[in-house]
Parts: sequence; structure tokens; C-alpha cells
Amino acid sequence: MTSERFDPSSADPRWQAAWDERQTFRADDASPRPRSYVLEMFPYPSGRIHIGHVRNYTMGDVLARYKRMKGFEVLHPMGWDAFGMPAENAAMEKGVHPGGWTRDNIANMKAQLKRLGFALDWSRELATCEPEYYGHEQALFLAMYEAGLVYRKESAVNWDPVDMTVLANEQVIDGRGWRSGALVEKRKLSQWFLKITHFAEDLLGGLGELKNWPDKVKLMQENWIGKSQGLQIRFWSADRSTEVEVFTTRPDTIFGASFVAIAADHPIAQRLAAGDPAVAAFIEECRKGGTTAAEIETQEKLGHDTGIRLKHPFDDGIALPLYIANFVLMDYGTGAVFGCPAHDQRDLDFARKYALPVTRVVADGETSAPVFEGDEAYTGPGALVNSRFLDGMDVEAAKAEVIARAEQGQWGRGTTVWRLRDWGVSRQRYWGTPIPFIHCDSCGVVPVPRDQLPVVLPEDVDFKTPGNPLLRHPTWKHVVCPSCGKPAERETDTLDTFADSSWYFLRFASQPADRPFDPEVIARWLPVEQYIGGIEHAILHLLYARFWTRALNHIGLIDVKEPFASLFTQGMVTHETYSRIDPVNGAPVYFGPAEIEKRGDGAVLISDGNPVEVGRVIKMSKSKKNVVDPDDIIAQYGADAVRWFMLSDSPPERDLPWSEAGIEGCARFVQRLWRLFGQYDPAASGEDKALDRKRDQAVAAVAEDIEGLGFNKAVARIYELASAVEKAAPSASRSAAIRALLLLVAPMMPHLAEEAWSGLGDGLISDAAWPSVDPALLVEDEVTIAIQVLGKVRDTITVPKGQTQEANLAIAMASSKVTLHVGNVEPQRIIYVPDRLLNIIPGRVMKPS
RNA sequence: GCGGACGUGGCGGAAUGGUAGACGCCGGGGACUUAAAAUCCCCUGAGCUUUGCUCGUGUGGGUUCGAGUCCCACCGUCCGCACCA
Repeated sequence: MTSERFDPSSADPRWQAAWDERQTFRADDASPRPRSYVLEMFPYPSGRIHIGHVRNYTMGDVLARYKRMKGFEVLHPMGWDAFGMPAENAAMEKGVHPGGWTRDNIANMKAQLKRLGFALDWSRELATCEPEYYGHEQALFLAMYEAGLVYRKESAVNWDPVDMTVLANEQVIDGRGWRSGALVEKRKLSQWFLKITHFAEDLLGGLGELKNWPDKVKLMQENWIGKSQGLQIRFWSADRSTEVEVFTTRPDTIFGASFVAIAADHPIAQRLAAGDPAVAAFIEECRKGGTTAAEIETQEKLGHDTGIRLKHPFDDGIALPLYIANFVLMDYGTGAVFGCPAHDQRDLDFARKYALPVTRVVADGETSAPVFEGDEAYTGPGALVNSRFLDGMDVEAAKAEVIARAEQGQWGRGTTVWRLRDWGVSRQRYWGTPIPFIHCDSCGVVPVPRDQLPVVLPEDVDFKTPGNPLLRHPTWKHVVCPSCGKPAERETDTLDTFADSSWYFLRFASQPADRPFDPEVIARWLPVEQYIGGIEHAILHLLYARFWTRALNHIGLIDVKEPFASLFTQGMVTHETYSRIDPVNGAPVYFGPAEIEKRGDGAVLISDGNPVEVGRVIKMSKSKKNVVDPDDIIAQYGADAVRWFMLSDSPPERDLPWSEAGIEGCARFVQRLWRLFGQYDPAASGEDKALDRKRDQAVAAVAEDIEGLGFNKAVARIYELASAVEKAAPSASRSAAIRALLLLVAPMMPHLAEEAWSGLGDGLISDAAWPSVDPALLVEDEVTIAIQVLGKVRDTITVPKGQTQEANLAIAMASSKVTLHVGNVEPQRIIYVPDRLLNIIPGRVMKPS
């Protein structure tokens, strides 16, 4: 080793080229080795990778490289979630073609990822916007259609009349289109749906088996699926002219019912509105209610008495008023509820406002009086009261009893209601997977025959005129019906891009040209052993991917049901903000890290030397200017320092605050290791037992930390070993420790490791094996024992491991620090934790002072 | 409102109920140097009457020989959901 300093600008590209040339990280489908599929969520090709990608992919990379060293055949692929609106927006704003824009971005980002030295199998790279990918997606969509998992129905969309386009909810701001500013209309369109609800029970139940998923994510999915069991029950008016179907999860409280309420959109409310202007006015009022979180929270419960009276199912003598109420949702359950105010907060608020009776039917342990006092509903457990044949039963038994009687009387049935809706996948957009169907006046909706796939997006489109280019393309949509041969039209909707990301992990594992994947190869790689990505995908992406996997399993295309055995959600990269308040409009003006200089506690703007406010550490965002560009920092510090920073300090699931000082520390450590590796001397002799022990302990601990994704802990262990090696005198042990240290950092700092390895090892370190450990060395032969008196540490002693309690006590009692506190009293009790701690409890004899 | 996570030095954070603060950053002191950078060494939770003692893991209680860790109550921060019957 000749050079004094490690030079990333020359070493990084050299080793990246070497890995490329040798195809070091190419995964072999036929390998006899045990397999490991490590996957990070693939990026949207926005044009630049951001620091969050760097953190995400560095974690996956360390795991992938480590697994390789442990002898696994590792599949670690990368690709592009390449369809979506930003490409269309760019087309409209800059006049570029979405495809060209996307492919340029991919080229840029791929180069950026290469500069980080990730151990990726680029031979499996895919982009969802290419027919080689989405054509197979069309085939899978048709397979689902044949299996009855795809259907069409009318559904409302946000329609922007100026841009002539459908808007996603987040593109509607205060009721207006985000781009045009036009008032958004609700339009009913016939749209495609995937029957995710068919798997609701299974998707929910499957969560229980996902042992290596964060509880938080499982809980979010559980709430999203939203299973509730209860009773669907019919109420009639005395003359049977009105029938209301109600869903409740509390059938036990039926005798506490004091009203029935329906949603403003309920058919009965609509019918009444036609003949009653007061009802119509009230419904209009409900519609006006805000939709933001704050508005809903503060919204008052409003109701309109229809005048209709419904009979209580167990007592014709009880008449319940039928209200239209603003807090009842049409799209959940049946759009109608019965109100039991004593045991439901919303119902209680409503009942107090309209002076309806409030009857207690569940005793709260203090009282069972029929008249319910106060403004807080009781929702806890208890015995039923004031409920005739239910009296004395607990809540669960009463529920079952009411359901049984309802089913017997044929006016209700036990039922399960889900929050989960079927997945509307139609997007009235150009830049997405064309939905492979043809509309024929004679034959209806006809699937495109398999031999005509892929349905390829036309490239000759422009975005100068508003609306979906597929609709106005001169030739694309005109086809002949595959069934009758008459002129027909293509479906012009494209698939939600979540569909693209719902099976990409399968295509990575196996990508034959003539079909989506080879099930036999899928079976070898799947499930993904470790999936890593952002928490923002906790619900939609992960639920849709679980659904597609199940759907394909259901059809018989694959054996696997759960795609991701382990899931890890990493934290964000954050940074301080620097700002000043604009004296004119009072709004903060932000400055980037490059524009300021840190001085002591504060910071000043370089251009004028005056202080700026150092704000909270928050997620990096362009608007706050607290961003760092991966290319800049790689150029400045080298890929290994950047990677090391991504792994250091913060636990990977928590946010990582970026700091200049931190990355500089990492860059210094890279050089420190370089100098240390330069001291490797294969000819050195002599044994250093203590260093051997530290080495193997570090190897074992780092392995354990990496396997548990505790990268910050692994980093700390490596620092410790490096310090110990630096302090040690030359010996064969020291050389062995340097060699081991090099292997330990190889997954984290691969360029430095290759460069150093080329001076002392054979071949590439990327192909080297993880160092083995001597189990005997992991065990200490000396231990330091804490000596406590009454639970307080007074001294420590270092003794041979496994020494008896008596021997240790004798040594402890020889210490003046101990005897001072024990005094002249016989120990009343000794607590001994072998090799760790000795706690002396003195007798209760009071010492003369 | 409901649900969840978190709270430890100046900062990021370690810590199977058993020596709190590993490791890193910042800061201080020193060595080397004409000088600087780089590098190396030492110190670095607070307080005190400093051979040592006391306090200290958001607050207040509890269990225990012993609590950052377990239990109860509260405070704060962040995240998710949102009138889901």
C-alpha cells in the first residue's frame, strides 16, 4: 500500500467498474446455495435520487453484501416505478414526451446509484413503463378477470372541466383543480375495480403470521381493513310504508334505542327530499359540511326529524323517530343506524341536542338506574339492565341472544361489515398501463386476446390540448372487435400505478420473455426475505402487493401467498432549517446549508454575515431548503463515508439528522481505517490473546447486529475494534485483527475494503467469506463484578470467571470502600448474580453514631 | 376524539430487572509543526465540604435487595385514522 490517503474519486469508480465487469452481484437462479432475497422499495424516477433513497438502499446493500459473505445466493435487484403523473406534468410544463422524460431520469438516477457502489444485479433491472413489463401486467389483469376478480361499475370521480381530466383527491384544493383552479365536478364514470374485498378476511388473518413486520404497520392495515361484526336489522313504520335496514355492532343495546338515523344520501332521504323542500334544504346543508379534519372534528351533530315513526323490533308499542343526520355515513354499513345514546357518544350528543330519551341498558358497576345522567356515554362492559329478557346477561351473551332472535324472527341477521372497499384501478390518464379491453357495440366489453398483448401505448401523443391523449389519438383506440370483427374501441383508461408495484418483486425473481414469470423460479426466491422501505407505504402499497400475491395464488399461478417475510420501515433523513422572517410579509425565508456558516450556537448567512434562525430538525424538503444532494456529498467525501454516515448513530427505524460535522467524522474514519489497513503485516509474529478475543467478539456482535438491522450498533462495535487494534503492539494477532476488521467493514464501505483487500487478500473482498469465530474466545476468562451495599455500587472487583460466591464475598469484604458502608454488622442477606454482581444487605442493627 | 410510538449528557444515541451514559459528534487541554491543516494523547452528566460523597434516564407514586427497563397515574412530542354505528 503506497498512498497515504485513500482517494475515493479514483478508487470508487474503479471498483464499481470491476464489479460490473465481473458481474459480481448477478444472482444465479440455479445456484445450489441457500437463497436470500433482499429488496428495497423501487424508486419513482423523478430525475434525482434523494438522501432518503441513499439511506434505504444502503441498509439493504449492507444486508445483501453480508448475506453473500455468509454464503447465500443473494437476489438484490433494482428497477423503476416509472408510470405516473409527474411525467405527464413535465410533458405539459416543458413540452417533453413522458417516455423520454422518464427514460432520461432513469439513466441519471441509475448513474447516481452506481456511484454509491450498491451490490445490485442490474441484469434484472426493469421499468414498469416498458411494454416488456406492463404487457405481462395486462396478462395478469386478464387472468384476474377470468377468475372473477375484476369488474366494472359506475363510480364518481373528480372532474376538472378546464383541463378535461380526472383529479386525484389530493389534487383537489378547496374544491378546485390544483392546476386550472376550476371548480371540480363529481362525475359518474364506468370504471374498473379489483375485488380486494374477496380477500379481506385472509388479508386480515394473514397479518397474524407476519412475525417480522412492525406491529405499527400491521395495526394500520388491520384498521384499514376494518372488520366489524354485528347485526343487520330491519325497522318498519307501523303502516309498513317505510323500511329501514340498519347495521349495528351493539345489538345488545336494542332496548336502549331511542331513534333511528339515516345518511343524507340515503335513498329514503332522497325520496323524501323530492316531496319536501325542508328535507331537501337540510340535505343540502349536510353536503356543505367541510371535509377537512378540523372541520369534521368541530362539526355539530345535526338532524332532521322526518316525522316517520318506526316500530321497535321487540315491542310494537315503542315508536322510534326517524331522523336524517349529518353524522351518518352512506358508504359504511347500510347508511343507517339506530341510536342508543347511553352507550354511544355520538348518539348521546345527538340525543341531548334533540331532547330524546336516554335509557341505560348496561350497568356500569355503580348504577343500573334507567335514567342516564351526564354527557359521557358508557361504552364499557357490564350486565344488561332495563332490557327484559336480556337482563343479567353480559354484553357478549346479549349480542348473541339478540342476533339469534332476529334471525329466528327473520327481521335481521348476524353480519360482518368491512371498511375495506374494492380497489378502483381506472385512471383516465395516458402514462400508465393500458387496460386490455375492447368496447364493442354488439359484444359489449371484450378482453384483448392474449396473442394481441401487449397493448402498447402510442408514442405519438402531445399534451398541448387538455384531456387524455389516448381519447383523441387519431388511430390508437380504433380496432376491430376480437369477437365479432366489427369496428370497436379500445378502453382508454390506464391502470393505477399501484398495480405496477404490486408484482414487480415477482418479475425481479423471474423474467421470461413469453410470460410474467416462471412459477418454479418464483418458488425458489420468494418470499422476499427482507423488504425495506418507507412507512408511507404502510397501507396502500403493502396491502395491494399482499392482495396481488394472494390473487395470483388463488388463480394458481404461484404458490406463495405472503410476498414479504420481513418488513422494515426506515426513518427519514432530517436536517436543521435556517430562516429569517421577511420584514415585509412576515413569512419565513429559508436558506440552504451551503448558504450559511455555523458559528458557535448559531449560524450566519455567508453573503451578509448576519445571523439566521436555526430551526427545528425536520424532514428534508425543497421548500425548506434543508436538503443535501447525494451527488454533492459523494463528490466531496466519497461513497463509503456517505454510506457509513447513513448507518451510524441513529437506529435505522428512527429519523437520522444530517450534519456536516457528522459526515466529516465519517470521512475521517475512512482515512483512519485506511492507515490502519496499511499497517497489515503478514510476517508479524506473536500472540495477543486479549486482541484475539476482542476480534472474535466483534465479529460475532457485528454479525448479530447486521442480521437484526441494528446498523448503528454494528458501527459502534467496529469503532471499538478499530481503537483496540490501533493501540495494540504488532503481532500475528494484530494482523489477524486488521484482516477481520477489513471483512467487517466490507459490506458497509465496499470501495475502501476492496482497495485495501487488493493489498492483502485474494480476489475481490466482495467474494470473500465472513470471518469465522472461535466460540471459546467469545467467553471471557476474567469478569468484573459490581459490589453493592444495599443496592448501591460501592466497588468493583475483577476475578476469574466462575469464581464462587464465598471467594468473591471474601475479596469484597477486604475492600475498605465496601466495609465502610457495611459497618460492623453481619450481612443479613447476600444477593449474588454469578459473574456480574454481589449485593450485600447489612443486618438491621443500628450503628452507634 | 380513537389508536400507536417515543421521552436518557450540549447533540445522535448504548444498556437479557444487575456497574446508566458504550460508540460517535461537539467542546476543552496538550503533543507534533516556523505556522496551519492533517494526525496522535488526555479530559468532558450535574453538584459538593473532592482519599470521597450526593443527585441524576419527562413528572408523581408503586413492586423489588436492586428499576432507564416492570406496574399505576399524569405531562410533553411525534405519527396514523377520523363521526366506521
